[in-house]
Formats: sequence, C-alpha cells, structure tokens
Amino acid sequence: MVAARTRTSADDTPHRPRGRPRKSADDVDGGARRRELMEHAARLFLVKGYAATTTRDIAAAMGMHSGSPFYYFKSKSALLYAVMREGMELAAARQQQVLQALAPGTDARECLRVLIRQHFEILLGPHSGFIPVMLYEWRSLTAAQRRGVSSIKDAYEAQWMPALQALARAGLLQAEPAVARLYIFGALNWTVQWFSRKGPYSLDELTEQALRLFVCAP
Amino acid sequence: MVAARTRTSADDTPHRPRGRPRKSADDVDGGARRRELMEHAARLFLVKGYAATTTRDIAAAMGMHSGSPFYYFKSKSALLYAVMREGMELAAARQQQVLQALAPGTDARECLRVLIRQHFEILLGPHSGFIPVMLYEWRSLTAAQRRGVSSIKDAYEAQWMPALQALARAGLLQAEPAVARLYIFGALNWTVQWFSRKGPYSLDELTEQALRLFVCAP
DNA sequence: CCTACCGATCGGTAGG
DNA sequence: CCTACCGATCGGTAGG
Repeated sequence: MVAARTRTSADDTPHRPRGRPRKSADDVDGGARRRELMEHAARLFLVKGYAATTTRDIAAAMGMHSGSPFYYFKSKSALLYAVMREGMELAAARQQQVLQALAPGTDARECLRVLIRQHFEILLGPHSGFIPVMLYEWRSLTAAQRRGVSSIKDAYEAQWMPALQALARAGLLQAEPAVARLYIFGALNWTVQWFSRKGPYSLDELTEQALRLFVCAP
Repeated sequence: MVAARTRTSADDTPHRPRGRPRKSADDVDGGARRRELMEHAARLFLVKGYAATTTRDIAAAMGMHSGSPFYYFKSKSALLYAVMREGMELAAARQQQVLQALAPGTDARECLRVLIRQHFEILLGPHSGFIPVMLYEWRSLTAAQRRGVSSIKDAYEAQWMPALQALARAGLLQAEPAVARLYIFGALNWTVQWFSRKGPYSLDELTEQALRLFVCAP
C-alpha cells in the first residue's frame, strides 16, 4: 500500500482540472511531474538497467500506484526514449551555447578544453543522468527510436571535429582526427563507470588531465 | 519442436556414459557443451542485454528445450558469472604470456603497444565476446560475484602501470599514470561500441593510432 | 491519477 | 537432456 497523497484542494472537486479536457498529459503542471518521472526512471535505468527496472519500481519511486506512469507515457519504451531524446537535446543546446560564447579566434586547444569540460558536466554534473542512460542503453531502443536520437547525437559529435582537425594540422594531435574523436569520446564516456564526486579529482582537474593525455604540450 | 540431434553412438545405449554417475555436468564431454552454452549466451547478452535475454532464447540458440540450460548451470545468474569469470581468466593468462615473451629491456612504449594490441584481441578478436559482456553487464552481477571477478580484473589492469609510469618518467606521457590508465581503458573498451571488422581500420592500425594519441612521439 | 484486473512470459524444478 | 509444470512477476488497460 502507498501513503495517500495530500489533496491540493480542500473541497470535493475531482482531481482533474475543470475546463476543456487535455489532449495529453504532456503539459499538465507545465510538465513538471512528467520530468520528475523521467528523472527517477533515469536513475533506476542507470543503476539496474532498463530491462531489469520495472514500471512498478518507477511508480514506487514516485509514490504512485503501479498503473499511473502510463498516464504520462504510453509505454515503458516511450519513457526510455523520452529520457534519451531530451537528454541529448539539452546536451546539444548547452554545447552550442559554450561554443558560441568563445571569443573569436580562440585556439583549438582551448576550444577542446571547453568541449571536454562541458561534456563532463553533462555526464557527471549535478543535473546529469539522461546521457549516461543513453550511452548504456542504446541497444534497448527500437531502430526507429535510434534514428530519432542519432540525428542529434551525430550533430553533437560533429562539433568536435574542427578543433581536432586544427590540432592535427598544428602537429599537436598525432592520431587521425576521426579515430581520435572515437577514442576521446570513449575515454570521457567511460568516466561514468568510475568517477565519484567523493574521489580525488574535480571535473576541472580531470579536464586538465584529459587534455594532457590527448594533446601534446604546446 | 526442435530437430533431433544426431546420435553419436550407433547402438541403443543411453546418452549418459556408463560407470559411476557424475556429481556435476561440468566435465561431461570435457565441458565442450557447457562452453558452447556460454558462447551462445555471451552473444545474446551482448546484443540484447542480460536481463532482456531469456533462458529460453539461449536454449533455442543451442537447439535445446527450455529447461535444459539448467542441467549445465544452476541459474541464469551463474551462467552470466561463468562467462565473465572465465573470460577474465583467459584474458589475464594471455596478457601474462605476451608480457613474458617480451625481450628483457624492451622499452615502455613497445610494452604499451603489446598491451594495447593484446587487449584489442580480447575485445574484438575472432574468439572474443566474454570480456565485452563483462564490461557492459557489471551491474547485473551480485556483490559476491563482483568480488570474484574483480580480483582477476584488478591484477590485469595493474600490469599496465609499470609501462605507464616509465613513460611518464621519460616525459612521453603527460597525464598522471593512474588517471591515464582509466582514460586509456575507457578509450579502448569503447571500441566495442563502434569497431567493425568490415570498417577501414585493422586492429594493428588501431593500435598504432591509440599509441600516437596517448604517447608523445619519442 | 487510483482500482482492479488480464494475458503473457519468465526462471526454475521434479521426475525420468 | 526432455516433459510437463508452477508460482511469480510484468507491461499494460478499462473505467472512473
């Protein structure tokens, strides 16, 4: 049994707001409840894996009953997709912002530093969670869902290439930029497996170490 | 229905060998059937994930009936553990071999090359499969199982440190060896996500590119 | 969102 | 290894 939730209205009107009925649950409450559901789901997907997480686990984490998540998402699969899709959209938007905030003519090494630091924020920062799920649950998506996330993901990754190519031309990056990009993303993405906020390194320090590993001293 | 398996003996003796009964199924057939089961399971675990793979999927891949895998492994979880454990034992043994085969006084860069090349063989080579499962299904193990695999895994990873420390002393590795090791394993392990034997790079070429990315030109 | 429920599936087992 | 089976669980839904 689940503890009864406090009624927000003291009278005996029904729970649903009056007026014309909503077409979907997307924007009830500005979508805040929906997002809360995604955050709990993402945390569980990361710890236990998507397939091993039940919709009942998610409902319980929300203090809901077992059928209620389906009021917000039409299926468990749609919930996973929403987590990845919105996670990737946010990551791409943030990356766009930091790149545009760079002074014109910023050198490639500094540009890569900013990209790495921002990537760590997305992966390991206080409001992270969606992208790590994407990295480790890719196989749980249907083919159509993968296409939907790939388009954003490809654009995100492509934005790293100019900096890598410039470093290669300057002789500061010894590997081919295309392969270097794959290795670098691997190294950074893997931090999800071992990074701890209680560990010896801050995200700034990790950024510095990564830069030293991949790019020759100028 | 499942196609009947060809009888290996032409007479009408029972399938089970005569003589004293076995305590376990481990060494019937020299364990060949058991290993076959592990290989099919590993392939399915990698494609679909452990939790999404049913013991019926595995049985079907073997041409067995649904209850039969439990003749060889007492549970689905024990099967996963066997895959990871034996995979890690094999990897550690192979790594030990190639290190011992090195001529005394081999320089650190060459030593790292050999370690990377061997790691690729384990991850991506023709007889691979067990270690990739370990990398992506760690969370599906119980705490006790994790300890059992960790002991071998830690020894495997520790063998990379002397080469990294020597490179750092020589000024060819700019990052701290402990962090460099984590990044390098991340970069290499991530290849499981994108490497294809039909792609443009051979394992030798990938080894060379990795070395150039991590280690400064001598 | 809750209530009450269903059909399907899953890991595992007893006995041979 | 197969046969025949069970208890538990799971994603999802109709109706309010």
